Amino acid sequence: MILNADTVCTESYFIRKGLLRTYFIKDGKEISEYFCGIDEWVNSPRSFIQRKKDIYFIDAIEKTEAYSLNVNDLVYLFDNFPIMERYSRLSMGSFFGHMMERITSIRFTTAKEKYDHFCQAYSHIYHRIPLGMVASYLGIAPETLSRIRKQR
Amino acid sequence: MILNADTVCTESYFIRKGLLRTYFIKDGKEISEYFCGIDEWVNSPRSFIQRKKDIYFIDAIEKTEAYSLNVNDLVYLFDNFPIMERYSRLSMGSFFGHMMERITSIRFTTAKEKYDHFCQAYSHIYHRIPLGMVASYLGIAPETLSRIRKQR
DNA sequence: GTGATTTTTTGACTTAAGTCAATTTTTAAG
DNA sequence: CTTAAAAATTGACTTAAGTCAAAAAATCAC
Repeated sequence: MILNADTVCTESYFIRKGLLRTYFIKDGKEISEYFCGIDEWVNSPRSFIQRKKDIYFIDAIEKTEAYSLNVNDLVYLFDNFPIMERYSRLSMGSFFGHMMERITSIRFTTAKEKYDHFCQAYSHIYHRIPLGMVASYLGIAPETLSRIRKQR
Repeated sequence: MILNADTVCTESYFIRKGLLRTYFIKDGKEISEYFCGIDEWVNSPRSFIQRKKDIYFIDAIEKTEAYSLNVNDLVYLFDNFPIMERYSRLSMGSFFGHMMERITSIRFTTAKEKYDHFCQAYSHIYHRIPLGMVASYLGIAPETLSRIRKQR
């Protein structure tokens, strides 16, 4: 486990190797929020940015190696290199776009379309993620996902 | 119409009075993305931040008055007052949280729960929005929403 | 105000996906 | 390797919500 939800997220990780998952607990079940593979950043966004607890856990699904950037060091960069703050702001703009697309993808699609969309969005790693975790990510029952996979 | 999707969003509006809706077109139908009332900011986030076209339209649902902030003027503020860039970055952090919650709310709830959640989140304006627009916002059929409203 | 158009409501029917339970397969532990 | 535990699959059944069509209500244009 990389991050427990009862802790403030003070590190942002850049994955060198392996696979991580962010999730939270709802009605006693783990609900996947997103997955991260090689060359991607992972943290608990609201916790990291606002330095307060949030509901998200981060776990390694595979043996993983990652660089770690402490929030204080990042703030140092922001303080001393204004371009960093601008870069961060622009990156968030594109991240918004992805989230808005995800919202759309969730709202108006069948379970099969959700899974297809997932396989595209996570084309490099989707086959390494256990079925149950994918199902909770998509908000569908694991049985349903199993049936979708069967018919292809 | 405040913003057409074939145009880059160069203004961010702060609503003085009235009601606006952001939406996009999918399969020939208007799908509501969000609603904004008094004392709220509205723009097309990715378009505004990255100065490129996006899919969102913005319309007034009621006769509306709003202040307008041009993106160039905002950049002037960013350039001359570093605190502004930081403020913007932190605000986005909290906005992320709201979007993540909305994703959760969409993934694991019945149509009725979605509507209840909507009425809470938009408690100040929900009663002024036509049924069809609410239905497309929630990703449910207008007939379903009509039936949900009936049984309360 | 009157007629036309759009929106909402209602009913009947269909379907996608959930639930529950049992079985099989996979993974982990000793 | 063997056993135990967890995860995935399969089948039978249920249900929430979608679709289609028609009627009623609300809105708009003249």
